[in-house]
Amino acid sequence: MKLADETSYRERVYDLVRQIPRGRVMTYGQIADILGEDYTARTVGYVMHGADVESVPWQRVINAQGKCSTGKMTLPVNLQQSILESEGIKFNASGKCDLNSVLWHPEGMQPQDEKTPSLFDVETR
DNA sequence: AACTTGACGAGGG
DNA sequence: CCCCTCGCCAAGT
Repeated sequence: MKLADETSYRERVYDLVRQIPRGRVMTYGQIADILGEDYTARTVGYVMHGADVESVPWQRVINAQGKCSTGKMTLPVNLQQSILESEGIKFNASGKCDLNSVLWHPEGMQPQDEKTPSLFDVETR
């Protein structure tokens, strides 16, 4: 007898997403890179659309451009950004957030920017 | 079993 | 900065 594998292809993505703290986000490509092997940004996105909104903080996963990709498909256009803003993340007029400060990395993968180069490219477009 | 779709990403124009 | 093309791979038809 086999119930759903908690370690199925999809579950590995959900499990990682569940670890993202409030006020932080991860990108699809980053998740794919961490899980490695057969994961790509595209498949992670595909898996995410089937996520259980009750148990997975789906809103904390955005695209590499710092914007919310959820638009008019399964969810209201501005819902994701609204939730993230209520968690303390700031978005500029073009709908982008500062990935340099809100992007979260799993333990042991903190990139060290000793120079902290790029600050904002917050151009109000 | 083949073809199409999709919460993406990087590169080029 | 906007638009297009290609690569990527699981799932649905």
